[in-house]
Amino acid sequence: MRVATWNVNSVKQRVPRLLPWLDERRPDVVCLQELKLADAAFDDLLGEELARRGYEAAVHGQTQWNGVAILSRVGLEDVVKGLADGPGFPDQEARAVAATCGGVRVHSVYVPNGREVDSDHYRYKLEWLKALRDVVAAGPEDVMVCGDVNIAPADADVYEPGAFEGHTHVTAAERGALGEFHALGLRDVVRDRWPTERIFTYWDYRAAMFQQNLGMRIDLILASGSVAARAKAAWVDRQARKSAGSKAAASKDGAPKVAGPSDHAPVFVDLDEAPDGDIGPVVPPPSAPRSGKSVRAPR
DNA sequence: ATGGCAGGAGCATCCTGA
Repeated sequence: MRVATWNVNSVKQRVPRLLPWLDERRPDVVCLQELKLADAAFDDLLGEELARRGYEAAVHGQTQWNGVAILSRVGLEDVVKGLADGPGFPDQEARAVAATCGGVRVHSVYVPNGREVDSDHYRYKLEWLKALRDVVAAGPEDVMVCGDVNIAPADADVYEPGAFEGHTHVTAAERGALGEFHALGLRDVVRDRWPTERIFTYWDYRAAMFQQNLGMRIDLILASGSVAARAKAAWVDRQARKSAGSKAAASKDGAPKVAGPSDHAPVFVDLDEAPDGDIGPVVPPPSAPRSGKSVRAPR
């Protein structure tokens, strides 16, 4: 089962990239963030194209800002929009949606930005993370939290730690809130797979930050131990962050403007089948051991 | 310290992002 998460920064703007990306990468489950449109508009925009590709969609959108979704072609059950007892700013925003896909409880999340340290919005961010933690803690063991967490887990996850001193995304309180998910047993599957690599998932549009690889790793796939143990591969799809064509080609008279990228890249994890056949009817041969770990150990 | 770039609302420019 291939799971991806992508902050698309307006799904309306990203359609010319999203559909070819689905066809090329063929993820089974996709968590999207920053849809920036309402549920009905999402359905009008993509409903038919997604159905043609075999995806069901759980959408929790709103006009203008935020908005999250889960696309799945391995089942989409028990959809929950928003966070139970979650805080608002001042009203609840469309920042979380959950569904059970292929036997795994999947959460697509867009964590509040925080804006300025110790601001109202920063406190809202920390409260929101606590509410998400409580929802995950109360849920099933096989769980994934995927999305834009707006926290760089460690100094190695920002291009220049000194540039972020006193800013959000790197404070001890934010990292502590992220640590609560690890305390529940969740793993950061990309960092587990690449312990010492310099990996970013977000690059500011300005000042050619992507071309210089000056970014941050703030889009994460967190998975319970039971799910993380099935991870065969985990990576960032940098290709999706690249500009499509040369400036010369894009600026030709009358030529349609080439669709630009989101400022975030997608993150992927490939999971082996569940040992007990959660994602399909798997009947072991009579002599096969019924308990214990999968024979197909992750490489 | 500020701007750089991009998107949405909506029609001038402001808010948000991180």
